[in-house]
Amino acid sequence: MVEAYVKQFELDVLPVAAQQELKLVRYEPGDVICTQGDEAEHLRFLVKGKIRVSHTSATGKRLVLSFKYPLDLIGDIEYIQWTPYLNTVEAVTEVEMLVIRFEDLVRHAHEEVAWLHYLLEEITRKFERKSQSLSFNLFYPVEVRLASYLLSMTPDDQTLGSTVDQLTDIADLIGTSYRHVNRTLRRFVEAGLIERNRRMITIIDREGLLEIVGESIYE
Amino acid sequence: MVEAYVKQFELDVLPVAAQQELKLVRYEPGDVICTQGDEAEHLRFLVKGKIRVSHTSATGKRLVLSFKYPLDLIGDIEYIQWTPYLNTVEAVTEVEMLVIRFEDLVRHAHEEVAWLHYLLEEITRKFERKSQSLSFNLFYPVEVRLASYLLSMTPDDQTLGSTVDQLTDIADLIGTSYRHVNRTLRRFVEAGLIERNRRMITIIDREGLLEIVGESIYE
DNA sequence: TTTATTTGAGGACATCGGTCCTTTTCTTCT
DNA sequence: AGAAGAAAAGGACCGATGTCCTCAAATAAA
Repeated sequence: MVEAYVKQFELDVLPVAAQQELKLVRYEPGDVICTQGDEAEHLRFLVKGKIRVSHTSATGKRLVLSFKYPLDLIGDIEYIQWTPYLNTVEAVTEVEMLVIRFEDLVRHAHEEVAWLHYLLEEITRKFERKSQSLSFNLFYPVEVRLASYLLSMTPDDQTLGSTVDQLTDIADLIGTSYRHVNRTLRRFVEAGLIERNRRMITIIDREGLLEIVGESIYE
Repeated sequence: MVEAYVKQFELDVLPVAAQQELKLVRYEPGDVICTQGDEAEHLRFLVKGKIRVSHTSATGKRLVLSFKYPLDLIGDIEYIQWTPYLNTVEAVTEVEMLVIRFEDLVRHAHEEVAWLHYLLEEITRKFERKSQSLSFNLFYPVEVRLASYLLSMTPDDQTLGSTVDQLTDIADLIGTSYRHVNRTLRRFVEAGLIERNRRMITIIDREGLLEIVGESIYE
């Protein structure tokens, strides 16, 4: 199982000795994978499922930083800096991760140029995406952020869930309140861009949504 | 000159061959050091002076990401990813930088474990600070951000400049408008926290400002 | 000194978006 | 079915903040 994933995601940048330390761990929806503030001891490779990364401020406000899919690293920053977890990570769907202890990583991969390059690339990629998504929240109003979110989350099917919990996640992700997400969705309905029933949101006018996103880009 | 800086900032993580390629470059206040969107070809070490890093969105809104002081790297992300500059960097004061071409870096340092570790640490450090400052803007209102800024910019002396340009910089940094910075400063004056004349802001009640900032610490 | 020009402060107004709370709708239990 | 409870939506209100614009102050020019 581990080997299959290693092959699938080209994790052979890890020296073989380190590969042998990888353990496959499974999580159920809702499981907390790691907790902000806890001491970090493992590097994890997300190889299956969907996770939510969030951060809670000193005043208790939660910001959902991102949803992530394979392949993604958790604990890489903490590995380099040897600091406590910056964020809390939870399983959204059933999740599988390859896990390796920092100690083993140091022992087997500390001097591995290929591995270091891999880390550098992953971290800078993360860096770019993060700063982009955070500044997106500063640059554009909720309407645009939400439209953008809807589009990005429905590449194939045209629907997505809309329970309170899910809408609250979206709200925390785009940096606003549940109330305001609801209000904005309502406007989208009135504008004929989406349809809603009690449990689903259905996109019916992608072009229209694109226009909302695009308008403010070129304005 | 170059050697002195290399020594001062412990840049000997760079292999000697690479060190010899370093050139010292000087900039005057206002000079543009690199421009968002331009192809990146050099890694720069800020060794003297103060620079401003800013990003302009598609709609033309500017966000000042940070002010930086020695030692700091410019072009590190771009070096790893070989992508155009993400941000525009300008000299605020007189500035000196050590500059090396990416090509030379690849040639002399690509396999250097010490150098790669150094890069990893610098980039993760950057990562942390950036995501902290960006989420700070999302978590707290302008009042808090501005108070925090005032405190962090006046560790020694109790004054700072307040020309329109400077206040606009602050506004772009904390993610608001010049108008609102002005309004908020006015409230601070009314609350007896600061004093203003046409060109300077003077802190007169650090404790009071600290109270506004509360638990949220900036930088 | 007077006038023109630049620079900065602040008023007016509109909108965005947050909080609180009520109403509506759906679900579940008896 | 009817009642009770849970989940979701939406109304009311208000503070935060952006935009536009005017007026005052300072500076430069004549």
